[in-house]
Amino acid sequence: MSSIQHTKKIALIDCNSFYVSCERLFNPKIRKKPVVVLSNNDGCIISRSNEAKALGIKMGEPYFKEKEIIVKNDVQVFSSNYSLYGDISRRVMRTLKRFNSDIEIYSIDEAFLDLSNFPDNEIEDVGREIRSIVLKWTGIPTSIGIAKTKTLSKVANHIAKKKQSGVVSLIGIENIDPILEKVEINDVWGVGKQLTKFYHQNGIYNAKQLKNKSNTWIKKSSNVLSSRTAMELRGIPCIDLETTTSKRKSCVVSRSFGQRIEKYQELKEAIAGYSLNASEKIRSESLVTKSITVFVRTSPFQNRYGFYSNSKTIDLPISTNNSIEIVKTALHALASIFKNGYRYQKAGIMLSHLSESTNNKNLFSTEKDEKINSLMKSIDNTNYRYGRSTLSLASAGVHKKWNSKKEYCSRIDTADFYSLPTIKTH
DNA sequence: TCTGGGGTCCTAGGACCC
DNA sequence: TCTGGGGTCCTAGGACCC
Repeated sequence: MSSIQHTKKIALIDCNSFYVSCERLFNPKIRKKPVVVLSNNDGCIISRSNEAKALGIKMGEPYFKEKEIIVKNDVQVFSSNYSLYGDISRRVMRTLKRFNSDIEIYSIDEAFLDLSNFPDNEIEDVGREIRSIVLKWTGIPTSIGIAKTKTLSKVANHIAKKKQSGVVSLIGIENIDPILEKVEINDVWGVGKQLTKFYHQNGIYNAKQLKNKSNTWIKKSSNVLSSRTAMELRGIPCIDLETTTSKRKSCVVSRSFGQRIEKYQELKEAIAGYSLNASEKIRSESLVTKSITVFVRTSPFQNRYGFYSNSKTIDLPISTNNSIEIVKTALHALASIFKNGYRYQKAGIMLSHLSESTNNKNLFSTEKDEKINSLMKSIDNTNYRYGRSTLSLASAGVHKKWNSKKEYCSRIDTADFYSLPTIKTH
């Protein structure tokens, strides 16, 4: 038997307080201060620095509910700046790829990395190396968990978040039960609110208890996903690393309005605008849609004006990514669900049954279609070069007083990205 | 009076994730 | 006054077929 072990090893790299960390890159003055980043429309708190967490500010909480603590403690507040976070994210992911191209980018601030090629007894050092390189090259602090399965690497990551070193490996530990016993069931990846409730009713409060439940019981009383989670806790990989970027299956564009909308005309403008964005998105990925859903709703939190929520799906005879056709269909759908007398809070469009565009030609293509396609292409090119929505359609409106609120935007242009400072830690 | 059984496909809604 | 946005997958149940 060789002394060098090469068991399956999956790392989960997770950026610490990612959006806050991005804002801090450009603003050294807020490095040690409590900071929060707000969701679209300045609605909820979606990223908190450790200092903000220590003040008791909760994740996902509406901003206005925490305002008192925020003002009292001089917490720095930022509206979200997604183009900035996207750019930093790509930088982090590019850095991670140097360690192994077998990477699954799981979200804007998280990635699974296959580290099976490194020897078992060196794996924690490898983790520390990754952490320090990412910090040095991008300025973003991370936490890293390493284990035999994705679910266990999530567990390890959960523990790493509380450690100074930021790296935790479960590789080579004979019995991880004492560790799993300290992990609450609701902190296990794949266990949400409903499953937590169900497990509690059945006397399961921590990861060890779930691990030791029989698979047949879990499958019978829950579903296959839950039994997969349990298997993974036992160290048996059931959830593969998805290293190839598969084409998406749907595309949603939706927003809450800066102020409530009552007029049909304004709702039409909003939907037309979202339709244009969604069309452009799927065109950029060479996809076409077969099905268009429009939804509108009033606020679910204020019932004194009456609650209304509805959606309408229209299937297209032939898949398309043509803005004009998509806008037209979406407005048609909107007409069938719009009701007078409500204060609308949110609306959106979903394109589903996406498939790869076959150069947009089909049996029924006409010369006119060809012309429209080249028109779409030139719209996309212009918008790409001169900024989003330079060229638009008249129906998308020009005033947009319903646009999202964004009071605290750091206004860092993505062009600044290229002047990003290099952070030296040594 | 008594009204089968088994299969497939599709969809809406729910649960989960970040 | 003020409560985000964008995804995936699974399942139950209905429609339909023979």
